[in-house]
Amino acid sequence: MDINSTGRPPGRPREFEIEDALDKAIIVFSERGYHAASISELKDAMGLAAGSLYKAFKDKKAIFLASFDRYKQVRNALLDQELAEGANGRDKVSRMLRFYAEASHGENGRRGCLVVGTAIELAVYDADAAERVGRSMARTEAMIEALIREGQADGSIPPAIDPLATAHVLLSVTQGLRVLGKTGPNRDRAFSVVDAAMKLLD
Amino acid sequence: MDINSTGRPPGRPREFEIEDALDKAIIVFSERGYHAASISELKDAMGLAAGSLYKAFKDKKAIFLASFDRYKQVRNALLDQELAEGANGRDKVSRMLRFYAEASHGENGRRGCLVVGTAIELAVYDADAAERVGRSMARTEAMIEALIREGQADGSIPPAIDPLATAHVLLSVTQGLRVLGKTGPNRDRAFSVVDAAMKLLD
DNA sequence: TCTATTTGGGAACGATCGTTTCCAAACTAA
DNA sequence: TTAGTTTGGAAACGATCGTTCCCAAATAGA
Repeated sequence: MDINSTGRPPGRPREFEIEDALDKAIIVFSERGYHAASISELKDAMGLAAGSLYKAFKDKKAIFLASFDRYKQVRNALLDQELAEGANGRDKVSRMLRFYAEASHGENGRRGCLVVGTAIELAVYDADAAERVGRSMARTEAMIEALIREGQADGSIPPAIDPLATAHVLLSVTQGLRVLGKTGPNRDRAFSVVDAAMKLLD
Repeated sequence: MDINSTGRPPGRPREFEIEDALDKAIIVFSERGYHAASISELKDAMGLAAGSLYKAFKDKKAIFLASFDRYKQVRNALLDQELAEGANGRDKVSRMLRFYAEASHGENGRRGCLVVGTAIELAVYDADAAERVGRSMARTEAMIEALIREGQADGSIPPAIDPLATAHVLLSVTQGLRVLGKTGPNRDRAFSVVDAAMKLLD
C-alpha cells in the first residue's frame, strides 16, 4: 500500500448514498410501475440530476434492477427478523402470513410489491426481470416449505400435511394478498385471510 | 318508420367488428401491460390505421377500458358455462379454481390476466381502472361465497365453514395463481394448488 | 345528382421519453 | 502546481409517444 493512499478512488466523491437514492426509487417504481415511472419522476424523487443518475447507473433498467435487489434485501431482512421471534414452525408460518397481510392494506398495500409488479409488467419479455422474480418466488416457497417441515418436527403441524403442496398454496395466498391490497381492502380483511388460510395447517 | 330507412346510420360503414378488434387488443394489453402497449403495436395487432382507431375510440385509455370490459364479459361467460356443469356447491368451487389454474400456466399464464394487470399497473392512480378492478374482485368474491353457501345447503360443504372468510382466501389464491402463472409454473403445479386449497372446504 | 356524414389511411404534430454531452467543481497522484 | 479522473447539473439530442389533421371513399337522404 502507498503511504499517501487514502483508500478513496480518484475523482470527485459522490455526494449521495446509492442506497438512499434506491429507497426513493423503490417508492416510485412500486407506485407507478416500471414504464410509467419516468426518469424525470425518478430524478426528482431521488434528488439527483439526470447526469448524476446516468453516472451511477447504466440506464433506466439498471436503476430498476438495483431497486429490485435493494427491495428484496430490505424485505428479506425484515421477514427474517420477524420469523426469528416465532415460537415454533406453525407460529412462524402465521408470522410470515401476517407479514404479508401487514404489507397488503392501506398505504403500503396501494404502494404495492415490487416483485409482483415486476412479474406482471416486465417478466414476460425481460429475461433479467424474469430471473429475479423466479428466484424470489422460489426462495419464498422454499422458506415456507422449510417452516412447515420445522412445524412437523416440533409437533406444531400435523405430519399428514404435504409440505410442498401446502407451500404452493400459501405462496399463492401471499401473492394474491398483494394484488388485492392494490385496491385497498382494510386491515381486518387482510388479516382474516391469514386466519382462514392457517386452516391449511390443521 | 320511413319507407326508405335501412336502419343504418349515415356515413361510410365501419369495415371491421369492434369486438374482433378488442379481442386482438386484449392480447396486446395482457402481454405488454397498459403503458408498454403502444398505439403502434395496438393498431398493427388490431389491423387498423391510427385514424380509424381514434374514430372508434376516444383515446388510448378508452381502448383499454373497452378491452377490459370485453375481457370480463368473455371470461365471465366461460366461467358461468363451466360452473353450470357442477354437480353441487363443492364441485363448483373446485371447477372455479380449476378454471383459474387452467389460465395460470403455459402460454395463457404468461399472457396474464387483464384484471390483475390493471390492479397492479393502473388502479392506484386511475379511478376508472380502480372501479372496474374493485367491481370485478367483489363480483368474484361474492360468487365464491355464494357457491360455498350452496355447498352448505346441498351438504357437500360442512356448515362449520365460514363462507365469507373462506371466500376471501380462495379469491387470494386465484389472484396469486395468476401472478405465479406469469413466470410460468407448469400445469401440474398450478393444479396442485387447487387440490391443496380444496382442503379449506373440509 | 347533390349534400351531409362517417370511415380508411397515412402524413404530420407537439410533447415527452430515455439518454448524451458539456462544463465547472472536487478530488487523487505526481 | 499540474494532469488525470469523476461527479453535479443543466442543456440538448434523436426517437417515439399519443393524437390530430387531411383527403379519398362509401354510405344515406333529399
